Amino acid sequence: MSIKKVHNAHIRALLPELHRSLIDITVIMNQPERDVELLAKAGLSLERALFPLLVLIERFGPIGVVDLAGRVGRDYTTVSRQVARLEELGLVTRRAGSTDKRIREALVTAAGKEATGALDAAREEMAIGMFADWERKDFDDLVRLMRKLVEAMY
Amino acid sequence: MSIKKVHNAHIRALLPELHRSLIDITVIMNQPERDVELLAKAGLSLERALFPLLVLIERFGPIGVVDLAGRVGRDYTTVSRQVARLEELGLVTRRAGSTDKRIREALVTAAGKEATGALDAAREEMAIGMFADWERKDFDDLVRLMRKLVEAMY
DNA sequence: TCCGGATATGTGCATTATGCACATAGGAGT
DNA sequence: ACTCCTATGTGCATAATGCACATATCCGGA
Repeated sequence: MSIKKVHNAHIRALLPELHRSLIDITVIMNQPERDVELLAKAGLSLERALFPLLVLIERFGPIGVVDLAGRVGRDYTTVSRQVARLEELGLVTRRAGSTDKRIREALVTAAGKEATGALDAAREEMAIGMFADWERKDFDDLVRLMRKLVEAMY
Repeated sequence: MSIKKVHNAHIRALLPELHRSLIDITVIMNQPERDVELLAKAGLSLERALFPLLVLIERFGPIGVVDLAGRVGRDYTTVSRQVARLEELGLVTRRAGSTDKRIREALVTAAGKEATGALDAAREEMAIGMFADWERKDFDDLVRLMRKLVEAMY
């Protein structure tokens, strides 16, 4: 079985479709309604702007302000204020960076973890339904190729 | 070759990784720096909030305000204002809906298409480099499975 | 056919979010 | 030690936002 590399023309031909899928995923991931609802059920009402930040801190934390700002596409001063707000709410805590004293790394507290945990549980339930009739190979390939794509994009 | 469906336990096991990839992609797609730079090169400076909207209108247009608002996770009144701004700038135009006179569908103008076209060209160049050493099968599977994923999520 | 409720859009207004200018403190290289 | 770069925070003015309200259209049931 020979290994065939993908040609430029082929990439060009399929890129619009791939890009559309990326946009679609961004749209879905940027929609807060369901997640806000789940948080409300847990007695948590989070300001619109703070929500994505909590998710990112849980995912990428411990993380400094400038790094985090780069990931949400906001000025770092805005993000600094937002993290401070999350800290007030007890959802994240901050500590000095391990190698650089200027850095104030944010990481989720137990309360923050609980909030994102509720979202995780809901996502899991949804995923079970969603992938129920997928072939195992397709699912595994999706996971593998998505990771490969992300690594190629960074 | 028997067709094996994916089991719940397997979905649960791989879901965190898949979710991480989804977050990573959202982060990358939400980063405006490179795109803003490209637009600037084309003599276009677009307000921060308007940019994602232009991309979505190009992708999903013709599209009404409420539908569009749902896709960006904003109040429809905000989006109505933003679309009005894009119209002032000549990047989109609006027309009455074909079946519903209440609807004001937005679609990109030639100027708007030109702007997004510059982004498309840059993306293409980047994609060629990115996928250069991918196997053709992997690339094709990625495109197919991403589309399949999006359809499952909607 | 008519009416009431639902839905699409737009405007005013107060609040929230944001980025820029500036400041302080720490890091790294010469 | 000095200089330049980088991380974070604060003040302030501006931009973006959502809610309350209004008008117009659509649709289903009586």
